[in-house]
Amino acid sequence: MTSPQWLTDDEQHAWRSFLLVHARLSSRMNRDLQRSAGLSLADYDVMVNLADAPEGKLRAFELGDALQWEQSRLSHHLARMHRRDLVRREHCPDDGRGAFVVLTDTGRERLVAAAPAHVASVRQLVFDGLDEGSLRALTTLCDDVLARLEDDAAERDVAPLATTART
Amino acid sequence: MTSPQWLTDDEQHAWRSFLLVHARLSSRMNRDLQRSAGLSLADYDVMVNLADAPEGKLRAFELGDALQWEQSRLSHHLARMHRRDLVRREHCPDDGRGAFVVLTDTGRERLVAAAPAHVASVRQLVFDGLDEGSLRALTTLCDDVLARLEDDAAERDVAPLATTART
DNA sequence: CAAGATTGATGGCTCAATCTTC
DNA sequence: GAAGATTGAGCCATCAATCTTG
Repeated sequence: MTSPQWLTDDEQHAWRSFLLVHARLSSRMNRDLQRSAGLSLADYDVMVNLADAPEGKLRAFELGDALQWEQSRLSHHLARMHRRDLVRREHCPDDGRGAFVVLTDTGRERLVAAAPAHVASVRQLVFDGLDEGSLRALTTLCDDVLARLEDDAAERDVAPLATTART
Repeated sequence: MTSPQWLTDDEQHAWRSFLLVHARLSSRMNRDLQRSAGLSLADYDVMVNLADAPEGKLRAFELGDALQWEQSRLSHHLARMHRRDLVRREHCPDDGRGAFVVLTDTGRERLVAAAPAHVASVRQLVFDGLDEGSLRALTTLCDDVLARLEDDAAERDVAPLATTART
């Protein structure tokens, strides 16, 4: 190995499997969705969030929060989806800065057509082979790592200030 | 919900957490590596594989197999890394079609400089908070899904032939 | 023809800069 | 000045087409 204190063999195996399973799953689902419905996974996620919204529309920043996307990424993506007539922008009367994002009729049709096969595929590849315990283990594990990421990010933001405060 | 037979709440939670933890981890590590060493995760993986190879060089297709990358992706990426003087292409005497990929001295230095912080970060964020059982559970789970992906892909390749053979 | 590899086009992501409205 | 959002540049991934050698 190249690095000083690398991972144990078991840890390395786990890490590689984790990265590989994500790469494989997302590339497989992207390809399937693309072929069957002409949508990317990202398109699909945007549309599901809009379809689930009360009026079928959301403020851009709400959509961004739900997807956990940066503003810029969302804006670029919506521009591309707009060109394909999947979503529409609507003026927001309450806030001159803001904009609503709305699913077009075409968009809704495409989503409805795409959903069953996609859900079936997630079911079959991931969850059908998972017992109750594994499901809980996976959730706990992911949420723990997410919590550690949050803590770490928070620490970075506060540390410089705290240091100056202490000196 | 939009779709006919969606996932249970627990499954949905697990699925979202899984996707989110990957997105967060890889974006975090990409940013850290980029800032501290001017490397992407992809660069890093390429270089680790080369550094671990017997002579510090690999045939392009061997590298592609190790990384599980498409030919085209690898070729584009190596072209970009070549421009930054991280890798070099070497003629292969045995096979006129083929090419060796070699880590440059610069490349090796950059890798050695980047590795400790990166490994520490994976350790701290992922594995330090993981007990033996969770580690095994994660590995098993990922490998199971990977096996299902393989089976499914194999089935698709064979099915059309089998169908024609049966008719 | 198959295997190894490259190329060009297109869509997608990130970063920094910008614009408008609060 | 901060929040909501957009833009342009540059890097990355995928697909289809291509080229060369076995």
